[in-house]
Amino acid sequence: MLEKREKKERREGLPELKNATKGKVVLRFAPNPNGPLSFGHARGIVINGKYAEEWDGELILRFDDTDTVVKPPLPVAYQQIPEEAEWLLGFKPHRIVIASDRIPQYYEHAEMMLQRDFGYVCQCSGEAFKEFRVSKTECPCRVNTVELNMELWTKMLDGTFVPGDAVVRVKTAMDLKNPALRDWPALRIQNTAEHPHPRPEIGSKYRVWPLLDFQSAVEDHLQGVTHIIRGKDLMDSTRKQTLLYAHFGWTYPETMYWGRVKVHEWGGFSTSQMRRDIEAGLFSGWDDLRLPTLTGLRNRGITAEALRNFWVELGVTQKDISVPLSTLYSHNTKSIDDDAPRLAFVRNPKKLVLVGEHEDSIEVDVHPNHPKLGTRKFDLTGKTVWAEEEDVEKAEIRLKGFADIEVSGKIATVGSIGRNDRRPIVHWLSESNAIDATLLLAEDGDIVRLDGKMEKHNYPEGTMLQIERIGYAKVVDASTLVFTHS
RNA sequence: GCUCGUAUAGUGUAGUGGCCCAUCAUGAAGGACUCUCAUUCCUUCGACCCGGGUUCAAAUCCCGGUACGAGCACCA
Repeated sequence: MLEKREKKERREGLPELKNATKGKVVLRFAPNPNGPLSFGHARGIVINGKYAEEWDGELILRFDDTDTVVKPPLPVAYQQIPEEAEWLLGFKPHRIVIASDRIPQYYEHAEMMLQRDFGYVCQCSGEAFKEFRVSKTECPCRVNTVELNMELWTKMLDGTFVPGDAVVRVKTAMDLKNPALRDWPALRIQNTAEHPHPRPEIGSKYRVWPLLDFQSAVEDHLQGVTHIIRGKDLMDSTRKQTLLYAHFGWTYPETMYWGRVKVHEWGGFSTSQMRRDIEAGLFSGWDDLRLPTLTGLRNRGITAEALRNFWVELGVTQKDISVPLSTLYSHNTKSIDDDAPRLAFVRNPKKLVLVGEHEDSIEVDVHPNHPKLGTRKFDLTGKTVWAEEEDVEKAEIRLKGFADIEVSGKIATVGSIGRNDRRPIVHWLSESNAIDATLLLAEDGDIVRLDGKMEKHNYPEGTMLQIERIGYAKVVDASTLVFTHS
């Protein structure tokens, strides 16, 4: 019986997963560990992870590290990626699979493919094959007997062939509409003597390596993956893999795609490029405040929760989008404000000497919305305070939580303790509560050090603060803050 | 060039033939609260790419156009 929806309601969260059964959903996130995770990777983790949670299923973290030449893996990434994924998800991925550990399984399937004659060893050059592909003509190697293919396969494995000599292809119809799919390559030879795999246990152990389309297809089947959600740049990959699945008699998982995301303020950052720049000394490391890596963002004080909400809100549409950073910041503000103690940080501090009657100390709330968090005490017996140069120039100002003053040179004459006009309210510090401090800002590709006076505090490293009238910041140490955003 | 895909307010997003003179968020502007240019709350602004067609009825289906993107690597 068809049930008519009662009322159109705005859908919350992610779109429904097709053909999903509670408890039986298996998803995966499969990065190349050629560097730590970046902002873009977060989408893959968050979306797949959310679905896994929602359907009581599993999330596999898979290292697709089958290339040792073009985008070779980075050893530290094997440690760092699982940690970053856990930070972002709030749970550990249920399974971790490393493709380079699974080469024997891929060989086994390659041999099945050759034995069952839906694959062949092709000895044509890349150029030559391109001709065949565009002209829809069959490559001469395509008619190899199984015996010959097995013999050639052995030569690939034992080193008789060198890179470029031979590749294993999957047989498809050569008149497929989409040229990209015609007899696509599944495994190739890499010079692992010159370019060993960075994992010592793998090193130069294998010469023949699967390409992504083959490795990923076989592994998804072996792991029982039910749903694949990935970028739409991999759409043709799905089509290639579906052809392979048909040969094997397997059923391809449900797939969903997302489009490209650009962050307006960041240009194009690629992992490979960042790696080069870091190695060239342009950045201090993967956690550099200027970098759109997960560690970089985390360092700046962007929370996992903000990142999750951000990606869920963007959803799984195939549109190519450009998002301003302010969207992420808005999520971050929601994530941290309620727990962020208020603190004063005075930029370009000017010393003022108080003249006139006033209390010896005053107290202000740690958080205006949460009086229970207590107060901050400003000692005024020293009669000296710090305020920002820009504010002091206005002459008639109000020191927040204290009193109106009138500034003349270094003298601040204390006026009304109560508020009785609309003069600007500024943040300030009493000299005895202030320490020399530095605020680090990532700005236009530079890291700017802003020296000033900061309110003394005992907050541990990593605490998110709100520096009054400036924005949010993260505690690095007793005298250093990193500016997060305003 | 061939193939595939996408097109809803400034930016994202909901919407799968009638509930849509279109949702929510963000943004901008204004206001309330507040001894922060914060938080919270309120108000306002603002969109269905274009042209045909199908239908009693189209943002939703079909065709064409346009724009943008992706794949066509012995990268992932």
